[in-house]
Amino acid sequence: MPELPEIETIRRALSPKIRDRRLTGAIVRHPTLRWPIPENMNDLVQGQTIHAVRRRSKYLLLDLDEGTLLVHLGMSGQLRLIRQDEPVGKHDHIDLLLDNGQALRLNDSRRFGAVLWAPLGTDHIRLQGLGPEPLSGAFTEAVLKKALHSKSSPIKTTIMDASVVVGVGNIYANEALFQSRIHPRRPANSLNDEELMRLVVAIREVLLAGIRHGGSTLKDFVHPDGSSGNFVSFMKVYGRAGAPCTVCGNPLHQARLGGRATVWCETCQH
DNA sequence: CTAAGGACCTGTCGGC
DNA sequence: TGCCGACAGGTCCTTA
Repeated sequence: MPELPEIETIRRALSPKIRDRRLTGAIVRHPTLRWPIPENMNDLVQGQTIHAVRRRSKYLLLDLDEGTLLVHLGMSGQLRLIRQDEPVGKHDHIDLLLDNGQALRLNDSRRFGAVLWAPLGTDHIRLQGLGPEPLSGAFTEAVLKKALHSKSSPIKTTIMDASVVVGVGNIYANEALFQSRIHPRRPANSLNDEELMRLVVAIREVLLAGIRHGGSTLKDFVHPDGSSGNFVSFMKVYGRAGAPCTVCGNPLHQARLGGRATVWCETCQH
């Protein structure tokens, strides 16, 4: 489900509501997510204050007194801020209990998500080796050029590689390539400087548009308060195979690239 | 080393 | 209505 804009949307909604709150414990109902939730999660978080809610790549990071809690939503994860006495539903795997009677509840049907712990002063292994944040000054055409120069795989699979740039999932990869008029099958190291520049700008713009519209609600993305985003109505190619290109009117093509649905305009993208 | 493919897991949808 | 395969927004790991 969630790509960078969805996680960022959740972070912004959650931060003012849980920052400076104290955690009173955790209820783990189903510890076997992508990686096991640490068994002592309740003891681990008990009594610690949430000092900041950050994001790195698609991880939501809760900075506590003694370390950082990492939350990843995988494909189908939902994080809801609810009352602790709210009835427990199917796939409600963990509650982080707050000192005001609320809980941060993770629901994840496919269990590709994760809840991990990094003690203060350590960098969790899952956060090591990540590429630049696309919305930061660290993501430039020079940096991208360097990352791509030895890669002959298709540009689409390459920009979805978190060691090149983080946060670009399947929807936004399709949209960014359409906006920059670059064909998804182009070998990554065949892009010239002007195309690299267009791609950097396009990645930034589609992600910012996603954030501006509250993320994309395709199936199961919901905000922590249960409301949904509406970026989906702004998508130009994803989910529109066979429909007319918004620029030239020719039908959009679809194929699988690296196992993922890829949609593009054969006329506009080269 | 790179690139491609399978694996993880559940839910939903379309076809028969 | 039921069954079956394909597919779903993410990553990691193995294989070639």
